[in-house]
Formats: sequence, C-alpha cells, structure tokens
Amino acid sequence: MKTLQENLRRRIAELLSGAYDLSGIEAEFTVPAERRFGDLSTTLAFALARKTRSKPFALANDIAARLQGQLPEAEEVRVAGGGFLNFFLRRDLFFRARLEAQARPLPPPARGEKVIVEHTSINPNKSAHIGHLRNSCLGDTLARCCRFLGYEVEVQNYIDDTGIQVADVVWGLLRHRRLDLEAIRRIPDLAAYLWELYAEVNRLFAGDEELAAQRREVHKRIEEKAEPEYGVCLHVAEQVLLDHVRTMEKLGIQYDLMARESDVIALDFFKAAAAELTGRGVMFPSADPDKRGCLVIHYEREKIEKIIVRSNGTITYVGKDIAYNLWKFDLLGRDFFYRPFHAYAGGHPIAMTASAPAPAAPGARFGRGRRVYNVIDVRQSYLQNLISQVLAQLGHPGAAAGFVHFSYEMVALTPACVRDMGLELEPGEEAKPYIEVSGRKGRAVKADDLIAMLEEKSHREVRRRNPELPEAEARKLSRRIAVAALRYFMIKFNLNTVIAFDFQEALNFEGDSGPYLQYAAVRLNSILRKAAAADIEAARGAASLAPLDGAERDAYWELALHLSLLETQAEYALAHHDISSLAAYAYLLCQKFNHYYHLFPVLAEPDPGRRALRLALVLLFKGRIETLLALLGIEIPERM
RNA sequence: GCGCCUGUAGCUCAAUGGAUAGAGCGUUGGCCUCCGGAGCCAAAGGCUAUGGGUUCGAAUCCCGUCAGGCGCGCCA
Repeated sequence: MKTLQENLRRRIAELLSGAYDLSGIEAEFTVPAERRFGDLSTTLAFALARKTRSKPFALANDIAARLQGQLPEAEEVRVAGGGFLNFFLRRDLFFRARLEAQARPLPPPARGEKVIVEHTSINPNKSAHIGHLRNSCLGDTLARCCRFLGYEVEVQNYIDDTGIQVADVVWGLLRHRRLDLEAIRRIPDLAAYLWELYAEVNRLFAGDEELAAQRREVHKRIEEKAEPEYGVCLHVAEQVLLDHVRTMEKLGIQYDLMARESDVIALDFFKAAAAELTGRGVMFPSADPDKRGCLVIHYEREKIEKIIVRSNGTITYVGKDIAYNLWKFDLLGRDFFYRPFHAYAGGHPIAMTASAPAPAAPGARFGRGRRVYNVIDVRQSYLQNLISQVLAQLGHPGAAAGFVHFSYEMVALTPACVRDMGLELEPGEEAKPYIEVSGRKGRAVKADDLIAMLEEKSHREVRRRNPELPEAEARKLSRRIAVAALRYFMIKFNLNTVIAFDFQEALNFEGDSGPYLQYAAVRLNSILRKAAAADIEAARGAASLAPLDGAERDAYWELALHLSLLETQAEYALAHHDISSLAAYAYLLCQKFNHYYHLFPVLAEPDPGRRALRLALVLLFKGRIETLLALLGIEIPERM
C-alpha cells in the first residue's frame, strides 16, 4: 500500500508539473468514510486552491481531467464534495498485488538509525502500580512499532537507586522495623512488603521533624556508602527491580539495559556535562540572593532559573538527567561499564550499567542513539523541555530534534474506586473528578493485583466455555487473555486523556477490548483449520473479484483495502506519537471481519470460485492481524 | 501569578482542517436450521461548554468567557 501511495504521489506530481507549481504541496491520501466516494481520496486541490487563491472545485476538475487514464493503478478519478479528488482503484490488480505481498513478505526497510526508548523507570522501592503499567505498555508498544518500521531499538529502564524514596524504605526496614540485612534478605516478597512499609513510613514522616531528620541522615549515609544503610539500599533496589522485571515480563515487556543513577554519579557524568554547560554559558552562578552559591540554568519558556548544582555542591535530579541524556546521544565523551543483569526465558539478556569494568561484560554497545524517546508522564514536561532546550544551547540541533518527551497523562482513581478499595477519602475529595494514584499514600492498584484479577476473571470465562480443557491449558489461556485486556486498555486512550481508572471498565472483555481482537483471530483460525481438513483451497495467482456479487464484492473490497494500511498506520502512529490509533485500527479491522464472515460463510458456500475467494480473504486477514496484534503485544490463542 | 492540558450521546472515549460527528458500556428489541454468542443486526440517545473570528469547509486553527486538571522545591 505504501508503495501504491508513493507511486500515485510521484505520478501525479509528474503529470501536473507542467501546469501547476506544486512546491510545498504533497498529495496525502486517506480512505474516505464511504466507499461510494472512492478508494483513496486526496485534498490536493484544496491545498493548491489556497495557495493560488482560486476556486477548488474548478481546479479539481482540471486536475482530474489531466490525471484521467494516466494512472495505471486507478480505474477512474472523480471530483466530489467541492474539490475532493477521489481515486477508484483497479481492484483485481490491487488484490493480486496483496496476495503476492502476502506470499512473499518483504523485510522492513533498514533505516540505519538507532532509536532509544526509555520507559518504566520506576523508583525501586515498592511494587509497580497501574500508573506504571500505562508507561510500560505505551513504551513497549512504541518500541515494537519502531522495530516493525525497521529501526534498531534499544530499550532502557532508568533506575533511581540513590534517591530519597529508597532511603525512606531503608529507614523503615532498619530503624522502624529494626531488621538487619540478613532478616531483610529473608523477606519473601520484598516489593510487596515495601509497598505497605513505604506508605506507612510516609504517614510517620508527615509532620514529625525528628523522623524527617533521621530520614535525611539515612539518605546521607547511603550516599557515603556507609553500612548497613548502603548494603540494604543495594539489596532493596536490586530485588525490587527484579520484581518489576517479573511483573512486566508477564505482559511481554522486556528491556535491554538498566541504567543506574548510582553509576551516573560514580562515573561523574555530570562533571563532563558541567564543563560544556559552563563553557557555553548555559549554566552560571545565580544572581538571586535566595540561590546564593547555586549553579542554575535559565528556563526560557517560563522565564525561571532552575537549580542544577546546590549551594552545598551536590547535583540535582535535573543535572543528572541532563548528563544521562547527553550520554544517550553519545555527546558526553564518557561511557558506563556494563555487567549482565538477568536473562529472560527466551534467552534475551538484560545488561546493567556498572561503575567499574565487570568480568563478564556483555559485548553489546549501548547508547549512541540518533533518536531518543523518553516515555515519562506529563508532569515531567517542565524538566524534559529543559533538557531539550539545553541540547540546543550546547550546539546539538540534531539531538534536540531527535529528543522526544513521549508524554502521556496520568492514571487516576475515581473517588468511587478509592472507596471500593476500602481507603479513606480526604475532605473535599469526594467532589473531585479523579484522585492521583500515589504509592507514597498507598493509594494505588498494584500491577500484580490487577493482573491477578484479570486472570481470575478470564479463568472463570474460559472454564465456563471450555469445561473439558486441562487446568494447565486453561491457566495459560487465561493469562493470554488477561494480558490482551490489560495492554489494550492501557493504550486505547489518547496520550492526553487522563485514565480515571475503573475496575469494571478495565475488566471488560467485550466490545472495544483486547479479548474481542483475540476472539476474531481465534474464529478465523478455526475457519482455516476446518477448511484445511476439508481440503478447501484458497484463491491465488490471477484472482479476480468477478465471481462475487454486488454486496459481497463491496464488503470484500472494503476489508482488503483496510488490510493494506498496516504499514501506513504504523508510520502514522510513530510520526504523531499516537499509539492509540493502532488499537483503533485493530478494532476496526476485527469489526469489519466479524461483520463479513457473519454475512458470507466460507465453508458453507457451494460455489467453489466464491469459496476460494472468501478463504483467500481469511488468509489475508490472518497474516495482517497476526502482525498487528504482535505489534500491540497481544498473543493469539488456539481457542478461547 | 507564569507555563501546559482538557471540556463531544446517560457513562467511558474516538474522530489525521474534509464529505451525513462515530464506537464501547448501559437501555430496548431481534439473531445459532450456526464456520464457536467473548459474536452479529437494529432502535433510541448530539446546538461538539459558551461568544466571536479565520477558511471553499471548523469538534479540530486563532481570540475572549465559563468550568476542570497538571506543573512551577537547594525532592527525585
């Protein structure tokens, strides 16, 4: 399809070049809402009319006359709706090309461009929650999308293992619960244990100066590598990180590199960045008396000074993040050391940064991205914009252009949902549209709990429909369905839509949901199995749509046309940062398919020509939906 | 105060400046004489918050107004 659109665009430009100045105007094609308008539509005439200040309708008619009969792909060009140029494709030719492409799929074009996707990046001090799931599902789908389009992709997860959040639970373990490292090592599900503890210590800290001072002291001792705090901190960060990896692996989400903040600090990345920043005058001593002794950067957008180096000489989060992001583009002149961290069941390794040469270091080279996607929620826009500004100020326009804050709105809880979870509402919160998810306040749905609920519901449904299925099979199937439901739910909304989390909606397996997509694919596979058993063969080669009668031909053609748009859709999703459009496309395809096979059964069709054509469409659909659902991280089960 | 985002069916959301604003849930009514009902068909439900403007064309772009959310720390 892509080449079809490109061919059309090029031919049109050639045919019109003598008559019109098309500079700055590109023919973009869309599929019109109704087939009677045509198969592909372009608003070229409107754009040209605007430019030349002429009437679009007359212009469109002239263009149509010049194109008529000159395009090998198009049967006819018509003008409608005041100036739309509508193309009616040569259907048999098009359909044969689709069958051909299916039989001999081409690998994606190599882009020769490395893309880094940073996602997840959860503080390693407690289990993951639903807010983190949105991040990871978006990030993973983005990474899959880049890979599908031919980019080399590296997935990084940034671990803030030195922050105050980890210090909080270290304080809780050592001073509040009075455990030693050995006792801490014996805690079975540490991340879940800390989930409770983190909320508890934050309640204790609130308004207690004495405890707040203790907390600062613990933080300081961790920074100074003093025992037992430092050892407990390392243990906690590593164990919780492994817990996050396990949680995400359930959803088919994998990482290539864990980048640790402690290594950014130990290797003094900021020193290299600071030299550049001061050299270029981007960072300078503040003239503000309140910020005496601080080094700051002027944030142009909001005309404020952001502190990068505190008066005591320590570096803020932003400072470390600037250094880390310079490293991602290979603009720092320094590199981490690396060590193996973990290997997935399939063999894929995760590396972790290190601050000294490691004995069994992985061979892969990390970083050196041409484009960097930071999947971080919208609340960090300010800091991400600042980094982008700094990249430009340091004389790296390419990096500034390739730096993308892949920003999305938060997941929140409705007041009703908070109450259902047995949690207290603060005064005034009842009237709010939604309430922020907070691990600190213990106000969140744990990712593992939600996954378990989805598996439980899915298991009940599976059991009801397949009572004879062995239990192990039923469990495996339930997991796949749960993953589909969750991943689809997390990406189906626009990025700037706040998800006001609702159990009923998240647990929905009907209609606009992941399991609906799986169901369509499962039904389709069932048809193919029965066709194979009955030795029915699909049409191929010089197929023509002629054996189909009117209504079916239109429905058939409609589906074939939409099936061809997968690559176009993926490119659109990436270019516009619109992951949800892929979910919508998948849903549209499955709806169209369900509709089609209800009207036009394959196996019961007596006419062999028609039957072979229908089967060819089912096969075409199978190929496309498998690819598309893989892009969304959704597996297609044998049955369900 | 400054910066960013949002307002669309009863609810939750779509709609790439484009043709008659679409889905799901919920409601009402139909459909297995079947290739599996996690499905299909149909009905009801809309002054796209509001007032202007730009455009051949506005839910979409611009300016006001109203209502909500997020960010702006020598936390990370």
